[in-house]
Amino acid sequence: MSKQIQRVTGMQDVLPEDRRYWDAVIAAAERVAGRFGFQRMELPIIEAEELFSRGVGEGSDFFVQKEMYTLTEPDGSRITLRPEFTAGFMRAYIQNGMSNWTQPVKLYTIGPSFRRERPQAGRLRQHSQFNCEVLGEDDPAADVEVMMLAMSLYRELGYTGLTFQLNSTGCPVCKPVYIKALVAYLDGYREQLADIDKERLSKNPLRVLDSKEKGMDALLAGAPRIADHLCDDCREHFAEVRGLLDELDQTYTINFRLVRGIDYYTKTVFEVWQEGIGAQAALCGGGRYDGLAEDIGGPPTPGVGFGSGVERIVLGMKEQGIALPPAPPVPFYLAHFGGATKMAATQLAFRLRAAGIPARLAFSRRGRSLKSQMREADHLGARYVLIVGEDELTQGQVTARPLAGGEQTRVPAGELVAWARARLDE
RNA sequence: GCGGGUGUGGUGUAGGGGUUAACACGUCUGGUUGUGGCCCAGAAGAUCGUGGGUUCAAGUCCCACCACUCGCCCCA
Repeated sequence: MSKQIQRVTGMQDVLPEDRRYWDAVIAAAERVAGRFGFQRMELPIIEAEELFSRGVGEGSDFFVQKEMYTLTEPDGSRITLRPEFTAGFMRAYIQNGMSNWTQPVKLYTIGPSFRRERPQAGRLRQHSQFNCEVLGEDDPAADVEVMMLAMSLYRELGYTGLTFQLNSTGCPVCKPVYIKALVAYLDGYREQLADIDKERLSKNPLRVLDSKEKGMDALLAGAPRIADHLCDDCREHFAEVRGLLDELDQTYTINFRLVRGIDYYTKTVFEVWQEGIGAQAALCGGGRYDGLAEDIGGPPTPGVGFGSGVERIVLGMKEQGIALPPAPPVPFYLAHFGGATKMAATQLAFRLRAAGIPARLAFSRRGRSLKSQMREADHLGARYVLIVGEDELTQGQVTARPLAGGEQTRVPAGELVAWARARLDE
């Protein structure tokens, strides 16, 4: 037991039963993204460490060292398992000269990313994410498009009762001014702050806004709000985003405590929340990052997007009691008695498969009772058991027994494929 | 990195110092010659997370470690 090799901490096996949820999520994501005119692409799972360490800016070195999977190559270069997608998209946009394409470029991808943190509900070290980005566009309509894409996905999957959290995080012009005002306010209450919040106050003041310490709700209710400190450009942008959402009848909650600590985030930030999937209620998080391209050594390029974890969407679906379409049944099960009948059954199974018809063949080295084969077929949920016995063999036939009930019939072996195809869409 | 909870067949549990570790579900086989589900009978499957300690005796008590889990930190 103890010597068995076990799953690495924070990794997950997704068993077939659960994987069906993934199918549903991924299929819906592709449908919706396609409908919105986004194209799928693949990004490498490994990128240069600098892509992430530079991209996240200073003041965030802590998690860069502690929470990324980074390896050193023999030549000394350092490579990292991607902890997010946005930086990779921006890198790809720049490197592939996408700024010369018709703008904006609308892309999405689905795949794994990695973070070395203590696992908890809906937060594993490897998780899969659906990620959409609009690159090369600063129109607030792009922000809204991305938001509506996320909401459309959840609606399509059958979600109800989600709350849409919206805020603006300002830009390099107005954000620093706001931070000053916030710090000035919080300084006045320094003695009331928990140790952790005092630390945040000096390291990354915006984070105090989403403090979970008790008493903070009341204290922060009186704090200065970013919305009152936005520069003209950001204020107009935010107003247009809200106006478009109103126009679309998309309800939202302005959440002045919704923040992004990283510098390259500008203007729009949003999350979609759902109760009951653990401490992390966010189904997706996104926003605008007009400063990112320059951070990673590219020309100024606006962008907006969001990421949504597949595992968390699945958790949420279960939480909401969203049912999946039933698993596809095994339509045909080939039973036999060994020897020549096994040869014939094998032959028929492959003939069915070659014709695109799913068929399951009974296995056994020494021959098995029909009973046990029937039982297996039943457990598999097979619709028909096709019995190939001595009798059938000599007459060039197959016995077709419907498991759901009904008469058992004989089918000439030569007509089996046509017969099976006809049963398939009953 | 920090804190809480939990570790007994595949799954869910019982057993709280006394020797063959129990039950349910699941799996497999059989219930006459070639027919599933229900029922019946039987079988396989657990060194009780690991290591140490206390004791004549340890799933049972003690310690440590590990894993899982929930949360904190952090959140790209």
